[in-house]
Amino acid sequence: MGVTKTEKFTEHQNQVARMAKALAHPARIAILEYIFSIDSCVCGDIVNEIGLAQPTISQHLKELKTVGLIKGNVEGTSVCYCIHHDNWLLMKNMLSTILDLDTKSIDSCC
Amino acid sequence: MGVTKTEKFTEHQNQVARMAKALAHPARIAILEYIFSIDSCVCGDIVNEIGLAQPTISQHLKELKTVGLIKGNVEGTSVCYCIHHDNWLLMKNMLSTILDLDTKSIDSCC
DNA sequence: TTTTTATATCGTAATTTTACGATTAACATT
DNA sequence: AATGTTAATCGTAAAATTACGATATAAAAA
Repeated sequence: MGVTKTEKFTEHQNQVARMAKALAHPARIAILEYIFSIDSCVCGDIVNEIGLAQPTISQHLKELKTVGLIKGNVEGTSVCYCIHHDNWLLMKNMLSTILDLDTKSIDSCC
Repeated sequence: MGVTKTEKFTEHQNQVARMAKALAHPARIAILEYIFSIDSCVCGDIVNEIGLAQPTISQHLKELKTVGLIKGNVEGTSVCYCIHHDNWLLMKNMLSTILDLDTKSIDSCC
C-alpha cells in the first residue's frame, strides 16, 4: 500500500491531480508568486526571499520544472527561472475542467 | 525534517496550497467529478464507481469534507455527499489568485 | 430482537514528501 | 592555477500520504 493506484483512473484525472499537486505546497506557491512578481527572472534570491535551505528550494524548483510550470536558464554561475507561459495556460485549462463543473451542475440536494 | 514549515509562509499561501492539496489525488478528482455528474447526491456507489476499497474512499471523502469542498448528509444507513457550492466558489477564488497571475505579468525573459 | 446494510474508524504497511547537511559541478574571479 | 560563487545532487531523517483488512457503529429490515 501507500501507492497511488494510477491505473484505476483516467489519464485526465491523473493529469489534473498532477497539476494540483505541483501547487500543493506553500513553498511552491511562494516561489511562483515571487517569480511572477519580478517580471524579469532574477533567481537565486528565491532562496533569500523564502526562508528555506538552498537544497530545499532547489528541490521545489525541480518539481515545478518537471511538471513544466517553470523553465530555467543558465546564466554564468547562476540560473534564471521563469514561468513557462504556454504550459501555465495548459495547466489552467486542465484545472478548470474540474473547477468549473459547478457552473454546470443545476443543484445538489443536501 | 519532513514537516512543512507553515510558519515561513503567509496565511494565504498556506490556504492556497491546502486547497490544491485537496485536488492533488486522482481518486479525489474522480470522486468530485462523480458527485458533480449525478446532480442528486446519491452516494455509497462512489465505492463501486471508483475501484478502491471502502475505507480508502471513506478516507478521501473525509479529506474533501475537512477542507469543506463537500458535505455529507446521513440518510438512514447511507450517507449522501454533495458539493458545498459556497466553499467551492471560495476555493476557486482562492486558486485564481495564483492561477491568474499570468494575465498580469508582462513577460519574462528566458 | 436478531440480522443485514452502509459507513466510519483503527491499526498498520508501503510509499512519498519535505527538509537539510555535505558534497559535487560549473563557471567566474583573482 | 587557485579561489570563490551559485546551484544541483546525494544521502538520510522525520513526517505525511495512500491503501486496506479488521472492527466498530448506527440505522433499517426481518
